Amino acid sequence: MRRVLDFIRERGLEPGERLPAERVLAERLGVSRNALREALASLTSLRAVEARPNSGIYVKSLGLESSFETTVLLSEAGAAPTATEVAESMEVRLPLERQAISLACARRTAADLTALKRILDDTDRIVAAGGNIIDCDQAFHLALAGASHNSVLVRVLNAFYCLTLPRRRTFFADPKRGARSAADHRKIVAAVERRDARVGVALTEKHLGNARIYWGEVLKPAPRATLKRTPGTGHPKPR
Amino acid sequence: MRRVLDFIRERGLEPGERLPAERVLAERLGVSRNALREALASLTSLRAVEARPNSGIYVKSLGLESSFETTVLLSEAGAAPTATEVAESMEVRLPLERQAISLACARRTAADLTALKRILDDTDRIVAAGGNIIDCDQAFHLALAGASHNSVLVRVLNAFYCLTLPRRRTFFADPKRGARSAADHRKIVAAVERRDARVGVALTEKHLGNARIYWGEVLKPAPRATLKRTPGTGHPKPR
DNA sequence: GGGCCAAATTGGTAGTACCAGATTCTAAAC
DNA sequence: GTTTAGAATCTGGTACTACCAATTTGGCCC
Repeated sequence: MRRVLDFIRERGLEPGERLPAERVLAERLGVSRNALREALASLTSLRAVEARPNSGIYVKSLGLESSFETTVLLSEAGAAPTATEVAESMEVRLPLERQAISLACARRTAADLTALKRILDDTDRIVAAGGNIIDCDQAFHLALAGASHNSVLVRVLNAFYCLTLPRRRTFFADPKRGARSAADHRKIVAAVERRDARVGVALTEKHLGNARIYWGEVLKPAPRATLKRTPGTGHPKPR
Repeated sequence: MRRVLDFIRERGLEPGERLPAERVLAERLGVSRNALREALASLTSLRAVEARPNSGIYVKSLGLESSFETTVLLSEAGAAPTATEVAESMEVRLPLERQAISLACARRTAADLTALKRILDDTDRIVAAGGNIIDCDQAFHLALAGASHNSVLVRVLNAFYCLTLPRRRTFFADPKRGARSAADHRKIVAAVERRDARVGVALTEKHLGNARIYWGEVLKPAPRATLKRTPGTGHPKPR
């Protein structure tokens, strides 16, 4: 899966171009055709490539058409997101998190609240024991988004969470960070309990600001990448 | 791919449950193990299932953990999105589109503008000829989002666009609708040219409002589905 | 009852064969 | 020489078999 994307990148294949026939590509990558087809099935479902029977497999614009999940998968495979990707993700997450916390304040049920509080308690227990709170952190974000009672929002936000999950794991290896995060979470839950969207949004923005600072330290700043405008994709293409 | 999801639904498999061994499931679905594994590869990349070697394949929470792209794929496979999914998508799209148009007004280059205008001209040509502007419509949305110069934003918004693509195609079968849409697009481009984010956001909101009305007519209203809270997913689970 | 080894089961991989549709090349017919 | 019919080839899509490595399961022996 990743090897195919690397192949596309190395070859500098542009959107619309055809990649070698399955049999050829499989041999070149040193894998069986089965394994290659599984990778291509994944890439197809992510709109990274498009298979046309009796013709070939064509790459799509990774920066425009492919799913954001492509980046998430690469991240899980160990490919650290670039500074550009992090900065861009922040710009997308911010309005989404604002929407999520607002809806959560408006729609949260008693059950949502007890679930969130139980996670907070579990977190405290782990913090006290000096453990890694990553699992609690994940559960918290899922439950908080879930309080918005919008499953689409939950799933989109979860994608962003998964993007940074590998980093979070090492981040929370330091119990001190876990304690600070747990404190933030408590404040947010309190705002949701009071249905105070104003404070909730403010806390969320501050939380994202911290993440931005962290990433700024981890990554060397890179110039904003201009979207490569590839002819043939930004335009109607009868085929 | 879809058949596997149907199997999960029919069997009422809950998150965390194991589904039959590949060899068994393949036979039960009447497909080869290869085809099944390709479907599972797609579902894995969408976080709908999780394969644990020497153990089995486990379903994840479709409503919480799985990627939004799962719904997009089902839509492309002919499964119309439910009224709930449409309503929820709107709540997510709204802040994203606002962000996109704002960024586009701030960052659009001369090249962005000429590309957008060229698409507008192509659209007019097709409208005059009484054709279906769907391809131009798609190109427009991609180019407009692209003017934000945030590829993550482009890709996330594109997912929402793909979700409704099958419906748009039939929607634009009526040239009159194409003409109205083209007029809206011209206004939006004008706002982007003037870098007028206020008007741009207002036009976008109105545009989304129209879409909401359309979907309201197409779909019978359904009660908001409460997120099914499945034990074991909203909580840390050591494994 | 405890410990140990063999058999069965699991997902992961490889290799082969065939199909159906499309293209391309060839050679025969005019 | 041009045209045309047909064969060879190439494409993705599907199926089937076989094997690997790790885990689980089962029963046997002590």
